[in-house]
Amino acid sequence: MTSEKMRTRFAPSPTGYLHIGGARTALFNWLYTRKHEGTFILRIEDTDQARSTEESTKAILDAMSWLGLCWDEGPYFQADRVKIHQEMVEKLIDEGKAYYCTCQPEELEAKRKQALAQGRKPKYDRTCCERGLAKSADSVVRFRCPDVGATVLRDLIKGNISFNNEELDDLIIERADGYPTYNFAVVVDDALMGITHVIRGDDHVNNTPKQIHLYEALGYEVPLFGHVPMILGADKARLSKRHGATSVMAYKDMGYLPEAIINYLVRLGWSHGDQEIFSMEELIGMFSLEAVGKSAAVFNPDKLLWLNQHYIMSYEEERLIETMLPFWRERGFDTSDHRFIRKITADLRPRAKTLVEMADSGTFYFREDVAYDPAAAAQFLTPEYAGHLEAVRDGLPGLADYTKDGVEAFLRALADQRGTKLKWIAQTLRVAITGKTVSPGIDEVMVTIGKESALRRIERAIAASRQG
RNA sequence: GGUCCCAUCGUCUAGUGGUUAGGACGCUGGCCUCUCACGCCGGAAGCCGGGGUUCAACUCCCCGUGGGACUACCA
Repeated sequence: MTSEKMRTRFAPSPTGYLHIGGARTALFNWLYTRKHEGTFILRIEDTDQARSTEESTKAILDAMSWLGLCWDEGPYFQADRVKIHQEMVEKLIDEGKAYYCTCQPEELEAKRKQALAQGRKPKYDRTCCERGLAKSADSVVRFRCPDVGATVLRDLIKGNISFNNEELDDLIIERADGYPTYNFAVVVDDALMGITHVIRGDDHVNNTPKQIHLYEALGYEVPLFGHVPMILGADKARLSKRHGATSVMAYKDMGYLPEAIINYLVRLGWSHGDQEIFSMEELIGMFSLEAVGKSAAVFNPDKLLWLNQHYIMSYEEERLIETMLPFWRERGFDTSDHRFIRKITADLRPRAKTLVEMADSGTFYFREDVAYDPAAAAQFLTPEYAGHLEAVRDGLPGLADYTKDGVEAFLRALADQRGTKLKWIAQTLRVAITGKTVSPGIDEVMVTIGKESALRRIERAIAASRQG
């Protein structure tokens, strides 16, 4: 087992977008496989014909790609493999390891309720087990699951887990419509695709003993399992829509960087001493299932935000500019002047937690007729401060060194000259130029927009100030 | 109900019998400062409870309690 090449898989069902929890499972699979130079397979589990959609498949693929979780094989579609599944079902029937069952869902449900009410186990009573039924229109196939002894799952993350086989059920492996059920299809496909390590959410732990029996009944080698803990919402309930965005692509739209998502997700359940920031390369080198914790983790949006801010600040410049373009464009701004965009990005990036925040806070760069924030205007665009603006207007044209340092020196000198502090002139200018009391350093802003634009904005603000 | 899993600051976690229980997010006091953010310095905040085992338990065992998962012709 150790000498042969590792093969892993991520097997989402296309019944919705790729959510945070699935993304982490995929990430752990991916990292583990990269680290051990194995093969990572993507398989779409679409045997539920009623709920699976092509849009979902596409959405999942897009999200995987955006996160950089490339797959080496696939995507395979489980629904394309039903013939194989059916052959395997027949094989089990021929060998007496499975049987046809004609119990109707309604009666099964009634028995289940009754058993529960009487405090008994709601497991199938094997009504059809020895009847030797043949295939019929509404028959399903059940696996004759061992009901004595115990099954031990040697989990790579959780350790050894033992199950009494009497707890197990004669599960349905083929539905009336001829499609295999999850527990059967997953075993057949994992076995036939040569999966050596099954890394998945721990909501599958209780399915695993049944699957182990299926592997054995089919004559397959049982793979290694690693069950990763769930991700919970703030109320400790399984993460869902009501906890906010759970779709990976929703985070893209909200201005998050894939590196931040990856970094956040990997630290949810996995750790490497005190280290918080990891590059993909580091992760591939350091990742191990042994270091994955056993307990569920609560999703913390604030920490994700912090990481996003970190990656915005440390991103390679051109890459950040490129990533920002859609956000500017969707706001209708002209991004053709690359030098201008680059300066704006440099001004804004140290103070944005998301790309959306960056775009929203930088609208003033693109329009000179900024809307004045009422409170800001009330305080600074007044006759009292208009003198500062007029002094800047009068002095600025003669300023030869129109750079950040040059402008700052100019403003400081002006403050001295006028017997005031720089902060009063700077804040007045900030409101005049950006319309707000919060912005990047006013010297940086003035350099970025250029002297002419700055003068026009100041002139406009003076007019507003003199009006009262 | 049954089965299985889990349990260190609010949250993510380090810790593997002897530590002043460490880090991070968030919160918070201060510094820096043209605003904001960054950065720097400091603070509050934790071993679920009870029994054992041991010279010594956050750490090992048992029992509670709490949380989660599964118990489908979903995956």
